Amino acid sequence: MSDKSAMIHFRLNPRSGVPPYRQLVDQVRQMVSLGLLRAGDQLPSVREVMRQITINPNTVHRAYRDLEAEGLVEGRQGRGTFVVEVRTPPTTPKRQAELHKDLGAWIEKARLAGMNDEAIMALVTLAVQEITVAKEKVTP
Amino acid sequence: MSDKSAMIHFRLNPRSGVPPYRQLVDQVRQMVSLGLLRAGDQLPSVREVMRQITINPNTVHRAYRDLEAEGLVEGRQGRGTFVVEVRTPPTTPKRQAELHKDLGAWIEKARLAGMNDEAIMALVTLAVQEITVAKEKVTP
Amino acid sequence: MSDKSAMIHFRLNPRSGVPPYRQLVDQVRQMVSLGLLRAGDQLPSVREVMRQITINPNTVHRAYRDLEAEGLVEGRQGRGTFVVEVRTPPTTPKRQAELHKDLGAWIEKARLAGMNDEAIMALVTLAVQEITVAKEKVTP
Amino acid sequence: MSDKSAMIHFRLNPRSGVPPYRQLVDQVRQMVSLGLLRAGDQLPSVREVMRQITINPNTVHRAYRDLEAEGLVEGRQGRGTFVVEVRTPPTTPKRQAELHKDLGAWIEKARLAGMNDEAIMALVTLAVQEITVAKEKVTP
DNA sequence: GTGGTCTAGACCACC
DNA sequence: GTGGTCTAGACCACG
Repeated sequence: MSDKSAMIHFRLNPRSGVPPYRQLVDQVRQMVSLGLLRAGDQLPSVREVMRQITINPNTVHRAYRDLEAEGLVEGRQGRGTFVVEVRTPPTTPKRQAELHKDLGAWIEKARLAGMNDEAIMALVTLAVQEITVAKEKVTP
Repeated sequence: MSDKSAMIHFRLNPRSGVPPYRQLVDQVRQMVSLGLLRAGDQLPSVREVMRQITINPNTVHRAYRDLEAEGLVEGRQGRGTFVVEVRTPPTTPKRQAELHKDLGAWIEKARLAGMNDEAIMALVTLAVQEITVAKEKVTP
Repeated sequence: MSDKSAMIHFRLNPRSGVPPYRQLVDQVRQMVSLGLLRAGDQLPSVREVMRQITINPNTVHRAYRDLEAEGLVEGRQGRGTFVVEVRTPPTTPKRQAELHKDLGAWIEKARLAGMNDEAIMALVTLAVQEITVAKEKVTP
Repeated sequence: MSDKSAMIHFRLNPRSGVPPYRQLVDQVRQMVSLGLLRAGDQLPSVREVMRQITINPNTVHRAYRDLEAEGLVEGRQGRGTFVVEVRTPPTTPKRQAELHKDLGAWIEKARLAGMNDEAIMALVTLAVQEITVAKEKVTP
């Protein structure tokens, strides 16, 4: 494993309707949330992201600035952008890996049942919304 | 159960970064995809949507126009907007309900493992991305 | 008094070394801090600021976005940018006016003593730094 | 009192938005303007500044270079950087000390009136701006 | 009309 | 090399 292998690699979905800068922000938040990015880890430089995906440097910068305002990362002049915050890991890596595997199995089952990706996404979204709504009722 | 009970109820998430008109479009697409909206079903009128959520009528119109251009719904002058297309149902309602239930159980398990909603969403997104990426490799 | 008379008018000092977007942010913060801008008050539109001072719309927008991230203002699509937060007024307007007047008198005295504006600013900065430093010792 | 006691001690405010090199320049200018640095006085060496604050030597060099270009200081090879110019002292040290004291009293009064540091700074900035604006009208 | 996003490209500050 | 700021101008979303 080289250093590079641990570095986040961004993906853009141009048809999602989500603005690119927001997709970058969301991806970093998710990685941190899952413990895949930890305090001290470096984000790829703006220029590196430009090489990975076709995107304007300002857009990347905008995303990094938003993350900084949020307190999740810190830009260090001339050195790079680094993860700052370490939220309490939501669960152990092992437990999380199991859950990940279980979810993969569920998805596989859904596909065998004839659901296409769009429908799977819709069902997932529905189920997740239900937990969000339930939560809103508890913590309005 | 009256007809109204089946009528789609829109929700807007102002913090998602997704433009409101797009959120409406996505929600209709998901409902159709899951068979929760079927050919002939009526979408709520613009005024009804305005009662449900704080939104400008033009924005609702825009969403319905996009759905019509997509061929998913059809505006009938003076009567309303109706679902046209019924894409092949991805699976039987019964099978789908089982999958829905299984997914709910998985989410419950994740929460018991100490994952918060944000982390659950991240894990789900990760898993779904994996199937999408896998699909891209098969059907480039 | 017309509506316009109450609207904030920005000034840029190109020789201060402070980036323009930051000068705008600071000016809004000061106005709010002094109670000259209150909850619900509207900031001039980006295009209006462009007319007031020679500045790029993106720069103004950047300033407004920063203020929004800070929770001080709120941008409402298609309507404008409005002050949100009402911090507890630091003192009564009357008391504040007196203090303002006293400070004006002090400045006048300093000028009569032969101090130029640069030196006055330096002395003020020194005195203010002293309170800031004192505060840091109390709340490190 | 040794020579060292009079030596300028730099401070950096990373949240001011002013670039570090500019903060150093401004601080030297202020000290000279107030007569706290006089012709022949030595500025701290680059290494000394690095001990005082976390800063890159290039940044200190840059600041000293700017001050030299301005004619305010002079770099003497192998010996250090020294203040050159003595602008006409704006007032007598005694008078200045009185004004400093008066200003300190004013600040104390403002704090007792319930103004926090932010609001005090805002009021000071406002008052100083007023004299600057007035001056511009006189000397355009 | 309003705010919001993106691209393109220049220039600066810092390490 | 890094991040940070600014200008210029297009285009979108919303009211």
